[in-house]
Amino acid sequence: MPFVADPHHPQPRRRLQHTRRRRPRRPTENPRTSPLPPTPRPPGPPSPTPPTPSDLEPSDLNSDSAAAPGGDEPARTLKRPRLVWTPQLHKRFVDAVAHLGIKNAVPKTIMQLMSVDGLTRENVASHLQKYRLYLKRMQGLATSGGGAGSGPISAADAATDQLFASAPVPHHFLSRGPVAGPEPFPPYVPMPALQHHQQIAAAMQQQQYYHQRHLGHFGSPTGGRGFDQGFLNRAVPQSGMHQMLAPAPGMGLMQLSSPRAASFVDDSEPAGREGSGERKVLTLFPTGED
DNA sequence: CGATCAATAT
DNA sequence: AATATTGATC
Repeated sequence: MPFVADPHHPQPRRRLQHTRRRRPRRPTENPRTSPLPPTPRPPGPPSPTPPTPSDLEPSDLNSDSAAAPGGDEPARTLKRPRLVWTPQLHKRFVDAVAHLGIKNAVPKTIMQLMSVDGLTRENVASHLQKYRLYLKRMQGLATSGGGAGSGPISAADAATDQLFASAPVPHHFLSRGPVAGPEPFPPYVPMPALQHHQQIAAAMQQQQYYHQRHLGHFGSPTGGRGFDQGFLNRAVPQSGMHQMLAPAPGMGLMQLSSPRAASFVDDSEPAGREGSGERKVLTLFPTGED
């Protein structure tokens, strides 16, 4: 069966070994005092069955997919587009990290809690790395006392700050010392109606991010590395990408109903009202509409 | 062995 | 600049 399933081998990549000198990881330090709980899942029925809601089978063929490499299974071979971290996605990420606690927040766990279809551990790991740098930067600035010249913030940082700013960073994250206890589950209350101000502000920020034009998507991570699926690489209608005030059709995030996944966050979606009923899980699949 | 981390590549 | 990928370690 021509079913190729290799998430890590999208294509033959050549390893360009340059003068790679990796520094030994701090041998004298053992930051990992807590190995990782066996199954740090939140209280809830473990459903190994992935979200696979109803039709998680996009099976969508893009015309350009014909250019698949290798020549075998063009439409299914994995060539996932780069993941674009939208504010929503990032929010879920931050929430997951916050609920797990910095100490237990590792890629695999975060990914599981996020329950975003198509998200891989690698995606999370990469983002986590960057997020940590961001937190570190903030710590540095905060502890510096805010004196002038203590924090050289480059323009580049400003850009990243915006993305990260779209999601509130838990206060304790910035504090040093023993923080982030293994909280079972934060007393989060679903607030249907809160300050609209926040939502509006968030929406505005989002619009900025949607200027990127790629969205995309992948398959189901279930089972560790499953994958399969097709994705749709759709560009946002750029005809006059000036006003794109409408959330619409180009939205790459869709919510689907899932067993339990997002019970901890308020997925306020400022603009993404599909108007379809209940949905709880974020997915990177295309809405299939445009 | 698999997950994680930090460095590196694209 | 933002993600992906790699390589080494835990």
